[in-house]
Amino acid sequence: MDVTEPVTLKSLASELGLNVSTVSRIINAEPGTEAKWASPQTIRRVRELAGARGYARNPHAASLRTSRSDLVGVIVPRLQDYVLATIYEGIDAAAEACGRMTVVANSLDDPTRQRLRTEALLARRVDGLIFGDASLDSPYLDELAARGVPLTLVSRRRSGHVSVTCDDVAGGRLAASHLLSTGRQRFAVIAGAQYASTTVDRAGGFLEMLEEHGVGGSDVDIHYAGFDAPAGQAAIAEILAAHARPEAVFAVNDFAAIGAIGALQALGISVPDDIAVVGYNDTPIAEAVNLTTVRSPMVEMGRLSFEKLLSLLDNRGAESELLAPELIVRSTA
Amino acid sequence: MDVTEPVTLKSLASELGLNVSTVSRIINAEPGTEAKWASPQTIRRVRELAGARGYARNPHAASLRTSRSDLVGVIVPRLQDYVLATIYEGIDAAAEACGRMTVVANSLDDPTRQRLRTEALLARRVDGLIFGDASLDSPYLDELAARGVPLTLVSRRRSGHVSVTCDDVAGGRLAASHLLSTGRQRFAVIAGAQYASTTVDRAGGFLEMLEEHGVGGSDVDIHYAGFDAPAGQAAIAEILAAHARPEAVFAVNDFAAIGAIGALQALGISVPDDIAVVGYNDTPIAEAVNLTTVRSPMVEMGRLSFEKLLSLLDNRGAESELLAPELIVRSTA
DNA sequence: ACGTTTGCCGCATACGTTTGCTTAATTTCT
DNA sequence: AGAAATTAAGCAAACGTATGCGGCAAACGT
Repeated sequence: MDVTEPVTLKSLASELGLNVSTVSRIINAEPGTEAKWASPQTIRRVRELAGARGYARNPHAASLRTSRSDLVGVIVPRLQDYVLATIYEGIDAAAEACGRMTVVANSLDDPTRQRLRTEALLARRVDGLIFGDASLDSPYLDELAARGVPLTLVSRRRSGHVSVTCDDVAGGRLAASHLLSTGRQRFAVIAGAQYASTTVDRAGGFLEMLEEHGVGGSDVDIHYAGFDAPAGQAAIAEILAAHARPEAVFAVNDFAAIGAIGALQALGISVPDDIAVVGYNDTPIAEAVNLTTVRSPMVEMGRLSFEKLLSLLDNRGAESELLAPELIVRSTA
Repeated sequence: MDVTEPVTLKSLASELGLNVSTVSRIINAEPGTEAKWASPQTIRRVRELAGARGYARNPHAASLRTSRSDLVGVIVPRLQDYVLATIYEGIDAAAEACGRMTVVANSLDDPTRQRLRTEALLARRVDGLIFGDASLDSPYLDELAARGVPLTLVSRRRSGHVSVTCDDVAGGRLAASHLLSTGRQRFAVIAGAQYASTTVDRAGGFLEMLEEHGVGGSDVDIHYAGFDAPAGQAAIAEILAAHARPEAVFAVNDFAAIGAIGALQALGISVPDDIAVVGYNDTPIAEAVNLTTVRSPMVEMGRLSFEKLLSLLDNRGAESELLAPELIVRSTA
């Protein structure tokens, strides 16, 4: 189409009668340091021409030279999951704010796929990685860290790595204490996958609080399902098949909670009169169906996990962080 | 950490006593053509060493040389939207299958942001772009195309561009004809943004079918809202404030439909007995709440939009495609 | 026997940046 | 006034890959 030849440092330089290096330094100088490299009027001339010609640095050439891509890879279980999509949005916003770009991939919580996609990102020379799918089981992340790959975790923690998570134990406790305060005594938990710290911590905090109030044993029925609506539906079937019908259900995920509510209503069981339901995350859908839930700061987690990674990349070190959850009482519990 | 020096074509070549070019050709040869470049045993030696040393092409260097990045940019309104996340998944799967990578960005349906993010992707030298946020208003896409940027559209169409969409007019007709068949006579439509072809086509098809059955005028009440649950809630408030209460509501989006259902139930209005509700897309949440909806082939749309782009990149041309929707009858209509 | 094809491979250059080192002119210091 | 320091640039070498072209054998054809 247009055969207009590319505008490069060289083309700018030759048009200005300058050397490439001078132009490069002027364009790349941190604001304030330009004066170190050229006279004010040269700086002006360069900037003007660059603007006029619409110069844009060739990132491939730059990366080749500097061996930094200004790219960070993000691995999530699945972007279809609203929670992870939102966390990713936080990450991407933070990256955008400092001129970097993110590349995201789904692992589907499959170790093989996680490894595959990660290696693909590394082959593309990302500077670092953020994992939203850390598993308590798999040692792959440890291996990566040992290889010297800069990485942080988000949403799920794993010991030995910098992570930014919601204080899920506290979140579980919030849910429990609310349900106890409404007089419920028999409980069921719809948990997610056992390899996820979110499952373990939320359910753990919940049980912990119950025990502190003398509730336990056969009065609490825990089911490991998935993180989506169908999983919630299925879990309800199992729960109701058990001996004692619970008075309240804690789902570690809003979508599972909504699936559960759907299943209950289909059976003519009233929520919250017969069975109360509490979810987790406070996604918009929770508000839409008036679900009582525990809010987790998703965007903030994403943002922070990126900043921590940046910190690692700059050799400034970083510490894990635990963000506070908040109970949002609506009409299902 | 490990100061192990990078494994490059050069390092492989020197270790093998070969020239870089030979190694390059062997490694990059299309399967089957290797024999053109070297003797069988040389090929074996190269491949073995490359494997042993874990050679991975430096994509920056390659891109610099070839001026192709094997990267495609994807712009969507918002990844938090399940529909777009799923479409993106289809795109990414297709890209992965042919060794390319995708970079995604949210435009939030804001023209300024769309332009900003697109230019950022172009600055990163993506080979082409897929837009999931095409607007019927904004001429930006036309401008891009005029600049010679290869692009395709997905989910939303715009004349003059290659797009892969659901046949939304047909989808709207399906919804209408189902509601008519259940005897409903007064309707409301919860539409999305007017600049989106999905809104226009779905609502348009719906109205078209109603008119063919002699329904129109004050018997159909159309509300332009958004694509999420809160928008559905808000729309219900407006709709019920109007003179005649409808017997059925068609929401052009499942999430809006669910918001609507939530709002109706909160008012003690029974679905579907008092008011029937039909959604669009058949997201998992629809199944969970037993929503009658129109299924659109999201993953397939994504996949195809990528293939079309690939086709354009290879100068093989491409045609727009319209995929068939399917009515999924559940219990809300 | 001599020219031609074929198989196998090396040479060299270019892609666009970044950055350590130099240089030439000008200013400042003593 | 002469030495030293500063200013304002230029030179050149990488970074790792892809690719047109050339070369040198050995095999082939007549």
